[in-house]
Amino acid sequence: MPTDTKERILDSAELLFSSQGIANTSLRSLTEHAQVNLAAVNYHFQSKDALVQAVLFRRVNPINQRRMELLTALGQPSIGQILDAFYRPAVEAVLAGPEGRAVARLIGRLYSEPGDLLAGQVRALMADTFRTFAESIQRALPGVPQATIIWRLHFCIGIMAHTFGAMELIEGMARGRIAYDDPEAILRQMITFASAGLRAEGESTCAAS
Amino acid sequence: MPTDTKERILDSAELLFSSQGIANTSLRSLTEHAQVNLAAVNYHFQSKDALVQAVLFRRVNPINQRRMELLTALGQPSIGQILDAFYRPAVEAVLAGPEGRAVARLIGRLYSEPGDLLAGQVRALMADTFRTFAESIQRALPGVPQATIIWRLHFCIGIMAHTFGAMELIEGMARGRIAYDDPEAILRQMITFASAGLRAEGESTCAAS
DNA sequence: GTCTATAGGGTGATAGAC
DNA sequence: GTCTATCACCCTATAGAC
Repeated sequence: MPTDTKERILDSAELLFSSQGIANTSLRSLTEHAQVNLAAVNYHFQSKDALVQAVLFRRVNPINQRRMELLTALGQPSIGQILDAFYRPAVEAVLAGPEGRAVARLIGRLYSEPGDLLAGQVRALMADTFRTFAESIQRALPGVPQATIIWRLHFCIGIMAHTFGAMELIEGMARGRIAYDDPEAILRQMITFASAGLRAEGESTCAAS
Repeated sequence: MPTDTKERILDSAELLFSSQGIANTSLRSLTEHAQVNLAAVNYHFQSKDALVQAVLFRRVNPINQRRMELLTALGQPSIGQILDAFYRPAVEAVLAGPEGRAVARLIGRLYSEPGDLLAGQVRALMADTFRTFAESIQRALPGVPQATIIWRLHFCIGIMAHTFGAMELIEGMARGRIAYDDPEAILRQMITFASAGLRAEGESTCAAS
């Protein structure tokens, strides 16, 4: 339960933006949901765009910081360890509390949200993390061309973004055969798949690791 | 250059929905772009929601039909062949003509667009294709549990959705080191990565295919 | 810091002439 | 089939009282 106005606005914005989309969420419905006055949004944040940015930063910055901590704590990491450092902070943020689903959708839609304004923000938000992890993977896989590393790291991000952004669709299509109730199991599925993908040989035959 | 009103509306809707988002695109800006009268949208389609559905179906149904054709043409397909049948029709739709980017973003955002209305449509649109490909992969990988197959097929979709939905972001972050100018090369990257991921062993060690 | 009130404009949908 | 005109409503942002 949030206490002050600013936090209540952020929490409601996160929930509504992620479930209905940003453009579909009016400041009126937002302030009604947060039980604050309409003008409070424009007082605490300057505009709706700035509010979007604040919602994003609050969740994604700590995740990226944790990713860096985990990665630098490893000396000469394996591919599996690098992926664990990348995925785990995000999966755990999704775990934490009942607002997890909203955070998941927020992260899941981060990369493909339309609009030039947001695209620039996301790029700035992710650039450092992306570069650091790309370099780490390159060191672990010295034989793989740089362009291939870049494509494959984007594929790893795509796996996560889709797992987080299409939860309802995935659950619905699975008809109970898979579920989101065990985050550690999902993490394991993601790492196993992405790990093999990153280490793939060009002609998709199997070689010694 | 489209000739009749209905097609002009669909083309403009595809372009604007995919570049600005659905909620952010007003029927007024749409009809202005299409050079048709505002009332024409409600005459040819009944509502904005129905227009969204029409835009989706026009592009995705032929792709899914082609996927089925390619898959059934293969007898006992390998994982690489199954993935080619799944990815190629979508990648080639992105290739065809200058509207390719709009189609790509449309497909890329399909799975994570907010709103219950759309989610149900997407599920209905993809259910048959998903089930058929899941069964085909299961036959090619008899030792892998069903739940794992389902997760991994979703990961394969995530790879494609992110590659199509985050083009600007990916190009921007790559700073020229990768590009979208060679669709066959992208297809190869996707298939190589996803193929290794699908065939991964639980403990991410390497086994004979 | 938080409120009310309102400015100024955009929205999807439709009725009815041609 | 295509137009104009319009309805009824929602939107963000801000000025100014408390």
